[in-house]
Amino acid sequence: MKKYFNILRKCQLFDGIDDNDLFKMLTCLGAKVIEFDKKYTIIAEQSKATYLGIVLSGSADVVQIDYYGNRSILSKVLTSEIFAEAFACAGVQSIPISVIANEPSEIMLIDASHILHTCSNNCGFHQQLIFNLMKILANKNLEFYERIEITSKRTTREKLLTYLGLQAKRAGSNQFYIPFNRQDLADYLEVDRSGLSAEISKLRQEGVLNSRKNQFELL
Amino acid sequence: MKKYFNILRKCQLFDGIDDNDLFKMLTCLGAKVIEFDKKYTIIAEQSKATYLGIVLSGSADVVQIDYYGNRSILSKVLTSEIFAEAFACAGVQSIPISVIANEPSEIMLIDASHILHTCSNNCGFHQQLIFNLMKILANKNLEFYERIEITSKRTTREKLLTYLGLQAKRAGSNQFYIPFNRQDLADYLEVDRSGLSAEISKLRQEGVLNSRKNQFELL
DNA sequence: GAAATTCTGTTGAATTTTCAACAAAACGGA
DNA sequence: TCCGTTTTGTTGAAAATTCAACAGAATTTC
Repeated sequence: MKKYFNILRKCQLFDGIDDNDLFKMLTCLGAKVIEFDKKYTIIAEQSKATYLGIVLSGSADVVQIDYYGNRSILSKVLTSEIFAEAFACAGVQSIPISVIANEPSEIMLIDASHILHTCSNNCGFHQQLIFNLMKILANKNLEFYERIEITSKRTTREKLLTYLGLQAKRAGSNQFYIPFNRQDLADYLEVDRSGLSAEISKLRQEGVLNSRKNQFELL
Repeated sequence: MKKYFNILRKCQLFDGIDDNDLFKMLTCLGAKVIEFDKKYTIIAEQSKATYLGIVLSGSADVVQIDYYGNRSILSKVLTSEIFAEAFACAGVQSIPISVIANEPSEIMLIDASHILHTCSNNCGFHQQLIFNLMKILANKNLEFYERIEITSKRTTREKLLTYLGLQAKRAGSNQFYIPFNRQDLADYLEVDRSGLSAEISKLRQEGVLNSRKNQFELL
């Protein structure tokens, strides 16, 4: 477990918890680590909302697939980030999304009820974890507002430019990398992949941007 | 303040707080009540994220308007529900949405920092409020997942049917009222109003649904 | 109760997206 | 390095959306 401490220290869930307590806490929480290969399902749609997950290495996608087979990427989860906490905290019966490993990944799973309910050992860290969860959930909410700002645009061009604008702002530079390939970006923006490729080409011709693979530059 | 107690008891933020403590608590939190007429701005975009709000009477819309003037309705806030808590809890500099009164409404505003930080009076209720906020934020996250499930559909018809299906499920009946007029529904589904009207007419002709104003029946 | 305002449904044209199919490029494994 | 697989870009046709304009219905205001 100790080999993950450098990652866990960066995880917002453990803000304000000092290293000495972390190991004890993980034991008390019954945290377990599982490895997933690329494309493997970490959390399956319609399963029970028991666990929240932390990405120790690799990355994962939170996706939704409707009955026509159309895929939406709801969010990307990178190393040291947490996922599925909303379902576990809200105590839903059936999870409406899937979480899929994006590459070979090590995932820590924690039974959320162990965090939310005081344990018999009377550990003192529950309050801190609940406060951290509250912060994390508030920030996830903000991510959704951002995503809606993007996907509420009516054209592929507008969605793309809104997305790229936000990424540039985040990177603090007109040159930046995005964490998506074309199909994934299309599934995030809720548009057709081929139309997206065409739009990127057009914007390049118009001199609005440069791009090479997943590197973009706004001009 | 006491006249609002029946509403406040229904507000999730005060779950587990007993009536005797509620009044004291509201004073300690510096809660204030303000009335807003229809269409008045309760929280303005780009303002500082200081307050969270509770609807004591009436209702409000959380909206986003882009530089083309296109309006999105992100969510509807009904009596006894809470809004803007994510921005206050996450401590953002500038709020990316506006909250607009949908009818004459009484709104309670609470400075979120008074909830998140223990006060000098050393009140014992902060932990409970933070736990409640965590629950509320988790549930708001679920609402977003639902909204994305709806708006990720590519056609007006699919968006509408997905939305109506969820409403029917929620109502536990094929007959139900929706809280939107046509324009508002279009702004929630992210589609064109006239196209939405046309689609509803077509579905009625096809025998898929009945509707009269904001009452719908799925057949 | 009349007038003014708001809301809803309809229509056709212009724009845009989706879909399917294919070829070129990039990537990964043996 | 070669081969098979995956990813990306292109294209044209079909389908759907948006936009603008208008008329009738419903609602509000005075």
